[in-house]
Amino acid sequence: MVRMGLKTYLMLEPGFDVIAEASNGLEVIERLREIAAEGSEMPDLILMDLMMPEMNGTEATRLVLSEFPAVRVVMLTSFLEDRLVMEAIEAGAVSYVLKTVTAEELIYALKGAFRGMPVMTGDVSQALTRGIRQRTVQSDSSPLTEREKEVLLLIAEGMGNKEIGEELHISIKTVKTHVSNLLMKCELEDRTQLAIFAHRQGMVRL
Amino acid sequence: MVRMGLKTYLMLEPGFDVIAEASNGLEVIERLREIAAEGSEMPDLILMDLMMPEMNGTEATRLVLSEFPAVRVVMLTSFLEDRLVMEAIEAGAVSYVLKTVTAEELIYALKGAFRGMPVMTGDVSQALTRGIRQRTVQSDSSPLTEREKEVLLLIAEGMGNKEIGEELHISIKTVKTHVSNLLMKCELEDRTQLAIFAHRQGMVRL
DNA sequence: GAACGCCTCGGTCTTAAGACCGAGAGAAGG
DNA sequence: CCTTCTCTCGGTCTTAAGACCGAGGCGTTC
Repeated sequence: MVRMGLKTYLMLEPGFDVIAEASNGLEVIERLREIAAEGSEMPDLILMDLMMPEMNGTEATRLVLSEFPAVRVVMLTSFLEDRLVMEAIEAGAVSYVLKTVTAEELIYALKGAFRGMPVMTGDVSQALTRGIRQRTVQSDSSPLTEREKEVLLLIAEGMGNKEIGEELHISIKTVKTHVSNLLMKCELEDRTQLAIFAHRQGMVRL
Repeated sequence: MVRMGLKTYLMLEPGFDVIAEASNGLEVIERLREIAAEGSEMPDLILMDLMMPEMNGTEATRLVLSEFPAVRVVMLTSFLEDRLVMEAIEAGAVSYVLKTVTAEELIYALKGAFRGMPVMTGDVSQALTRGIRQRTVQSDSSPLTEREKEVLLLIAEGMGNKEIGEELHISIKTVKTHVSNLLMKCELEDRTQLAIFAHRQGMVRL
């Protein structure tokens, strides 16, 4: 729905032309290869939605840029999660734009992206700086291991140490060790803050 | 941006006509009064965004329906929070549609809404049933008091009982009492689950 | 005045949480 | 072979959390 509306709107905007569209990340790659194969003009910009079936926008961006480094990818999405913003930029997106922007702001951001200039609203830049800050504190004390992520997820579900131990088939002592390591690595004080942390990061969905 | 695109798209759809638009809840009321004053034909449907400056979609819906009961309001938004869905339906919205729907699904939902038939995708109906379930368990044990909501918010920020007591200028004992009451009313087991609960409900933003 | 709900606070008690200590097994890499 | 990392587990200890008991002040309502 958003894509259809966006397309019809952009077509009316002078200087813009919509030459292709896709409903998920895999289709994006396919379209680009088709266009490249038939020798047509490649798109200057790709407006990428973050949440897509099959392949999400971040993975798609990474793939697209590895194969077609010349295109500019603008991430367009509804969600403002620190981790998501981080990953999108890391994957190579020029800008990260929320769907709540006005038409004028979008046009401005697209024109900026065409020149390779990131244009970010205040919300996004805040999320980005928060993400970077958390990233650096994480890299200070090494990233989380797989097991620790599992434990963190279960904490974020509201489970106690005993339940987590039963769920993962390990003793309570081991769970406590993981929790202590998580608290140290994330620089937090208790499991409640860990649960909040996980939710803010967008690690938990429903 | 979304509104512009949506407008241009719906104008092209046979059977649909966009007769007005507004950028926030207050403007919606103004437009409707203008239309009513000049004796023009009233809109059949209102596509309402949930997150708007000045006045949000839920309040606007309540106001619109109290003044113009004949119109059908369709809530169109990016956020899927149990509480938000609940409140929107409670305010009188016929349908609650996510912006991730396809153009076809939107048209289908709008045609349904025109006849007063709610059309909901699986995600939304799940959120709604969860919201209703939580609402009923809350009404069983009375709703939360203002003070309890304050404490819950601080718990959801990751604070300990001692910090909360200092923040609210009350003793730790009192905080514990509130926490115990919160756990009983929400039917949860510890403060971590309370924090998760608050976040899922959409009580905490950033 | 009596009843009720809300906020406040106290004591006691049990238990989960977390810190700090050490340590063995196994896999990966120099 | 040795080191390093990860996962595992044990003991001890301190403290925060939460349950359960009671209770006084305060405002509203009947």
